[in-house]
Amino acid sequence: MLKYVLLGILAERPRHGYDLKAAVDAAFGGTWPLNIGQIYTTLGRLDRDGLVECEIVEQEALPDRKVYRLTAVGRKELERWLEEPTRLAPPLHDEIFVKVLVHDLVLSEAGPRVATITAARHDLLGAMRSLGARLDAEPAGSVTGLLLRAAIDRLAATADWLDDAEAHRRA
Amino acid sequence: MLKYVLLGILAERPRHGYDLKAAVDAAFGGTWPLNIGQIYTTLGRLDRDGLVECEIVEQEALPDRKVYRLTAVGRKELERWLEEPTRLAPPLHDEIFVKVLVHDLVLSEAGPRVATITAARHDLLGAMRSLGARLDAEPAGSVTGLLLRAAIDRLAATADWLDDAEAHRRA
DNA sequence: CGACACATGTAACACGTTACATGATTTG
DNA sequence: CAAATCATGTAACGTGTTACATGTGTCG
Repeated sequence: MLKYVLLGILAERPRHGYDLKAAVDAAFGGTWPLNIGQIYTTLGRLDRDGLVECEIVEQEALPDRKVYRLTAVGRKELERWLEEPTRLAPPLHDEIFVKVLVHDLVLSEAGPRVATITAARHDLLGAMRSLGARLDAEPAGSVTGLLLRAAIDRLAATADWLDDAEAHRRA
Repeated sequence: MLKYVLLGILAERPRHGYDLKAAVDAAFGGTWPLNIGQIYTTLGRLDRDGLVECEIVEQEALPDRKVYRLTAVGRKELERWLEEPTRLAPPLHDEIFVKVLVHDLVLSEAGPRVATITAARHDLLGAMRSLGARLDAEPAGSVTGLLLRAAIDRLAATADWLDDAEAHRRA
């Protein structure tokens, strides 16, 4: 997945790893927590597969940069992915959903003892506020803003669902 | 993740691989598309790590079953996971979100040519109907039903978001 | 006879993720 | 002086995912 994000960013213009990280952060509004190391591993795999190529740009003092750009193959692969039909309805792999469900499975034999799950619910408010702040900082009409709104809506939906789950548990 | 699902199901009672697959399908209402092979690989890793152990049950004619059960370590690990605080606000890794965003990045240089993305939108209706049918078949008040409702709501939210994205694109 | 349920697995790879290693420059 | 920013990477591991191989029993 990150693979295509990098290809997409590189389609705009060549960049080096450190720079790519900043671009990803900007594009996703900080929504995608990303260890810089992962950029380099992914970039290495893209290079290995011939989707990108790099040129070393020397700098005085600071370490050399390796500036990556798309190859023809890489551009083609990006196009292919963009036009490929997307699997909607991806499974609900979010840890919280799975945890509530598994919790229910285990409960049937272990007796009530929940609460720890919904304890974290408090964090939701904080997360929503911080995303809201980021959204405010975003220029109106940017796709990043669109994404931030989706993230916020999803958090709200998750909160509602946790309420349902809590109600269900009490029943 | 699947790891904990299996541990959760095995907490109820011992089962063999084929049976586990059926249990996962039931618990997730078919929401988690699962290759049977993955059950066996995961089970193998759990066994390797001492979280489960198995006993071979011979059968006449049909191949022998390997019935797995939780070990004490496995039960402890399951408890630990259930009580561990859950990371809410997982990143929006859904392919469709990423694709729309990347599409926008590429557009800025390649000119308009979208539509393929939203083409798949039609499938949403089908998916929602099929999930709805599954939900109807589910006994009221089951956690699986709760999960199915979440899945449906998420699909609806995605559909709305795609409308927003389409509107944004035209703007 | 063909399809499907039953039942098991392996090999191979892709991808995510992190902990670690290295080192210079700038800024408070 | 300490911390942050700039800049690169590797080793290792966990997990997801699939394609393939193997074979019997049952039902239409």
